[in-house]
Amino acid sequence: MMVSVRNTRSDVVDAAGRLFAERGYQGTSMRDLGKELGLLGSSLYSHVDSKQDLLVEVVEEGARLFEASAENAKARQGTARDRLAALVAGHITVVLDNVNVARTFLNEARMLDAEHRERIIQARDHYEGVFRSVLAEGVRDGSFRSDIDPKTTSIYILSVLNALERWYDPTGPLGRHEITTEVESFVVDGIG
Amino acid sequence: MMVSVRNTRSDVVDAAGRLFAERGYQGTSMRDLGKELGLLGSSLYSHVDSKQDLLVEVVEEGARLFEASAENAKARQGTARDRLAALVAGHITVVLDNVNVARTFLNEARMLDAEHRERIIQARDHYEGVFRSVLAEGVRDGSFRSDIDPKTTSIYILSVLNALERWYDPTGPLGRHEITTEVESFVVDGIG
DNA sequence: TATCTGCAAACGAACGTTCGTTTGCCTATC
DNA sequence: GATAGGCAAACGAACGTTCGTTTGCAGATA
Repeated sequence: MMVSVRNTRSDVVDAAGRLFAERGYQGTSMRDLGKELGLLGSSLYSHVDSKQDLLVEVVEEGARLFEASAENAKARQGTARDRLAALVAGHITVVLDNVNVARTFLNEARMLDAEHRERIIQARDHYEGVFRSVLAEGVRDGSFRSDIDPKTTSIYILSVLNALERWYDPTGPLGRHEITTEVESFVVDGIG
Repeated sequence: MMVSVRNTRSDVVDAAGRLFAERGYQGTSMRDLGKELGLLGSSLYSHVDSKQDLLVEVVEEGARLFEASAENAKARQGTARDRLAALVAGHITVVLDNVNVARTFLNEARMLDAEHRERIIQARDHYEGVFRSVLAEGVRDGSFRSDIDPKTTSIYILSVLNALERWYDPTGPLGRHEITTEVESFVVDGIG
């Protein structure tokens, strides 16, 4: 039988995330987005006030997901090294379970108007701050080498994690668990 | 005295790289680009056949720069470790000396039409292949740990290098030499 | 049960604006 | 006097958005 021909606001936001991730915010027209849902572009305004609103909604969902993952990792018992492992695993889970939202969060946030963009930058800084403080803690408790700089190192780690979205193929031979432990090993042990 | 009020084709390509890097290809209009040079948008067509042409030119220059750097590193004497260091240093030099071209190459290449995009993807694959073979060589000669996977490891290293453009501040306290050795140390020695 | 009311979803046409691009002309420079 | 660079005006298409209207279902009323 036929189910739910009508679209809900959340359907629109989902489709927006998908198209923003694939073609970029500026590369997606309201008519494109309508077509994706079997609608006219104008019909979207029954669900949403503006195109910008859709971007805000998708990007802020991304921010919430990463933030939740960081809070979860912070609460983890054990050494700093365990908490770093939780941060890495959590980040990978967020990206792989929400590719479109994560992609849009990472690549399209700069298209936000100044006000919302500022908020997202703060959220990102806070998220990075969690990595930094776990690294600093690890230097103190001997989990990590004492000559690393938590500030730049957190950027390096996030660089590897954020790039996942650009190359990782979920249908490929590399499973979630493998990639997670491999990234952890690269970060912690290096290659030499 | 007044020098060269007239604009050359290369001026147009340079300005295009600047704006494509700042606002993205789709976020840059021919009128924007004209204004950047003190021209009308339509006047650009005295120098160029289409907007797409400008993107092709900028992106392909980026490809050439990275390719040249890789060739240079490959010819380097010494161990695989030395060649990896040369790859890293070369990449950083290319990015910092040609921020706009590198940014456009990294972020806007997907806006190319299918044909040109294919060529760029091949160039990227070839460039990554150089990293991969140096890593494989280093595994054989004992420069690097024997349990690393050259394929994914080359991606991790390039992830860190390509992200530089997003956060590195050339006016900040971190100089070229410092950042280069720091990245090498992160990659080779890890943090733990 | 049959009818009425209200509302959210979608339509289709049009708005004003911006887009990439074309055209024809003017004016320096060689 | 040829040529190249630039201007001014215009092109058709696409953009985000608004508008008045239609549709189909849900719940209340009779």
